[in-house]
Amino acid sequence: MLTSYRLERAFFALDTVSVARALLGQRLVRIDAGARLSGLICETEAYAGPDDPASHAHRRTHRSAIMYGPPGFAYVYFIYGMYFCLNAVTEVDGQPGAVLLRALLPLDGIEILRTRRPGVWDSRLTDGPGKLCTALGITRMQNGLDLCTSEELFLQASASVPDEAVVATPRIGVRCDAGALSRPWRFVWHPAPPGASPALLAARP
DNA sequence: CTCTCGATGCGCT
DNA sequence: GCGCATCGAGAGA
Repeated sequence: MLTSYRLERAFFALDTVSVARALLGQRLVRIDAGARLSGLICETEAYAGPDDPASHAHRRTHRSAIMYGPPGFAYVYFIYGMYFCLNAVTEVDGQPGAVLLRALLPLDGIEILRTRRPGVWDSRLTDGPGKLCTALGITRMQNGLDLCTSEELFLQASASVPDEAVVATPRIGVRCDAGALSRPWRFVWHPAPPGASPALLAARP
């Protein structure tokens, strides 16, 4: 495919909010036990540095240290006792930031995704940050992988997403950001499939 | 559809 | 010991 080149480090070396927007429509690829699982990124959130109270990089700790390192690396953390969340580290080395990948539109390996998320509709296989990690088999094993060189987790350039199809909102689930309204750093791609109902479009992808 | 709430482990102070 | 960048079940409307 002409546009399926891997995203290079320069893509991630920009300011975090720009990267979060630019990641919409790109393809996340997970090679898991030889199987290719992938999907188009349709929801992201930007988490900045020390000035962002909701960011793990608000403080530099052992866990958040990777956000201070070079861009293009995977930051996977464990949350609420049972879920993982996948981020891509942004900004130049020394400047902290990361983008949380919140939802995908499944492309490859949907049969395997169904076995990982039994009993849910296809449209719900990867429609949340914990869910997409479960479906793609992403755990702390993938923490620290270099997305620019890894053969098991990486990103490929894919769809071009026009601004008219993007909605920016405050971030979800963030309880410690008093200035949340001034940080509309969640980006949702609303692709409009032919014949989609208004109710479907109103729901989270 | 919406809202509430419990499960669950660990990073951090 | 507290609180969390979540999810799914269950209740109510």
